[in-house]
Amino acid sequence: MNTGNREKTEGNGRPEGEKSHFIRQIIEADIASGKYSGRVVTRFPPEPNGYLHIGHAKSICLNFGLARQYRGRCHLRFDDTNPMKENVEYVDSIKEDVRWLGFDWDDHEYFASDYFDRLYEYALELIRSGNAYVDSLSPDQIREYRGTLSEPGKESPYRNRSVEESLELFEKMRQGEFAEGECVLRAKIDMSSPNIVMRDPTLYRIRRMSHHRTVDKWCIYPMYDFAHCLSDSMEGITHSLCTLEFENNRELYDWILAKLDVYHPQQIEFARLNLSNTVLSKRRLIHLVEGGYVDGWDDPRMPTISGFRRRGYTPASIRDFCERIGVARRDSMVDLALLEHCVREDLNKNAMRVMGVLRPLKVVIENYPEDETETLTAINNPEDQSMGTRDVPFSRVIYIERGDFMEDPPKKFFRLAPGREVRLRYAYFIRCTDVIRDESGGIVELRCTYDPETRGGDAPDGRKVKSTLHWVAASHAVQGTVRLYDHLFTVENPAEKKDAMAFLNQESLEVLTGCMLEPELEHAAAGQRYQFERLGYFYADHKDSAPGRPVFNRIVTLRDTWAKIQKTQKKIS
RNA sequence: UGAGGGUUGGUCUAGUGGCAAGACGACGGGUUCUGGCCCCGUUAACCCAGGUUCGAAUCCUGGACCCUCAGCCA
Repeated sequence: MNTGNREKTEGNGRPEGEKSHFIRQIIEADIASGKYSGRVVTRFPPEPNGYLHIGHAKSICLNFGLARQYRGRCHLRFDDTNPMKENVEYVDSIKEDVRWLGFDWDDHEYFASDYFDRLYEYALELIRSGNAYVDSLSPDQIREYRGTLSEPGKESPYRNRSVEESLELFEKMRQGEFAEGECVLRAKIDMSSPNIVMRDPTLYRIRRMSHHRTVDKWCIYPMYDFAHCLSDSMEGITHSLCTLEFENNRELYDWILAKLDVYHPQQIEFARLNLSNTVLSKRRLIHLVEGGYVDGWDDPRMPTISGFRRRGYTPASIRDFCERIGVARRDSMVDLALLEHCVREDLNKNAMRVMGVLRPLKVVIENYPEDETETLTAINNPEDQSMGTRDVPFSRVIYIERGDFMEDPPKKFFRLAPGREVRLRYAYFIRCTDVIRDESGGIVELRCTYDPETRGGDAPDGRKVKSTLHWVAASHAVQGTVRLYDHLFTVENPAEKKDAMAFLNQESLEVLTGCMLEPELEHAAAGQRYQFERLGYFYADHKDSAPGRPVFNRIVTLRDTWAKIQKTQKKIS
């Protein structure tokens, strides 16, 4: 009997942690009614014209997750109907991102461009049945004829061309006998429809441009509205999930499939993800990269999947996040703190603990023997005893965090101060006896004494200390680079600002060199994640880190109560 | 202004005529060799106005506000 978590249910037949939402309800109703004879087939249909971001992750988790949950399948389909914008390099990055997130499309990998022949046949059929015509109006004229939100449009003078003439013209379009913009194929629907999408929408346009897959076979390309519904239909998709901005297009989706009398999936719209303190529109993301505000698409500050991967986020934490935010139809702004919570929760359970001093302050333990080094035992993960222990060297000169010492400590500062005793984690109690300064008065070194009786971290006399510090023995320290990342923007919703870039966080990246790390980290494998105790979770950067020369990205800080106290103290004073 | 959607604590999401629930956050406390984790507690919401009903977040009517659409983009 499997009593694993995934098998537990809450009485609705749904595994725990997968909450009810309107799309699941629709699917369950469809399964119950036998609407698609119980099949569930979804698809993730990216346009290969850019990198995937966390908003796409929501859609990926939804589509692939639903297929997994209801034992259906999910297709990966590249919506490559516009050769002006699309490129193979994006196809590869998209596949890599979907796989990294933990999803598999088996052999269900499709390209809208693979359907160009059949799509062309469907277009012919629409012309023959009097439901489409070739229009010779210019792009500007088409816009004028379309009308406005409150006024109906006018019919094109070419609208009532004979079927034969349209057929002939469409064939000539395909043959390349027209220049771009000279004519288009339009659906013949209703120029006075209150839904502007239905005012004779363009189905095919001319693009004298080579396509990343069909190369020069075509010079006419189908529009999204035409290609998408028919691709869904041909693949036997049952539930075609898309974002709210396609709501107005659903009427056209249904119209095309009805006129062609083909298998008819249902389009269901949900709200796209908005995440606080960042931007998710393709335009703004491109601006960040091309304007040099970040270091590329996979800059760890970017909300792209590759950015999160580079930062050190785990796929599981992103999947968990996508499940927790839910699926609904209202516009929303999810707090970045939720994503951070998800990755902390994952890493708390799974990441090995180590000690690393980011801003070192030298400490000499005056009563500790000059040339001695001893080995102490540290626990690798208190949340998972099976991860075992490791040896940590200790000697007379160590480094502690500069922020862990204050000469004139405020009320709630529990750490080291002159005359005060603290614990060095897994080592000894030390007491600060002296502060050494340089000419300009800066603190360069601390003198301390240790209590040999406290080896391992406990005092036999039962006395307590208020605080435990992390530390690294100078004699064995490994030097490394650590990059501290913070929110990309200082405001919750930069996209609503007229000048979003003015709200870029100037401190979103701080590079620290000369960090002192425990020897364990000298050969930290690239791609490894650690908790630096008391600081946060860190990732050995898979591009820049090398054996003996580690480079870490801070994934997220630990929750920091002291930082909060400092913040409120600053506000008061 | 035409059409299509939407509105539940600070944030996200449940609730589909019968005690407004959960998560995140914030705040307070306990515990602790991580000011972490964990545990306990507090805070805090049905857009408004009418109506139907024994009873309305839910149904009806009216209103307010927000989002989407006038690409030969997706």
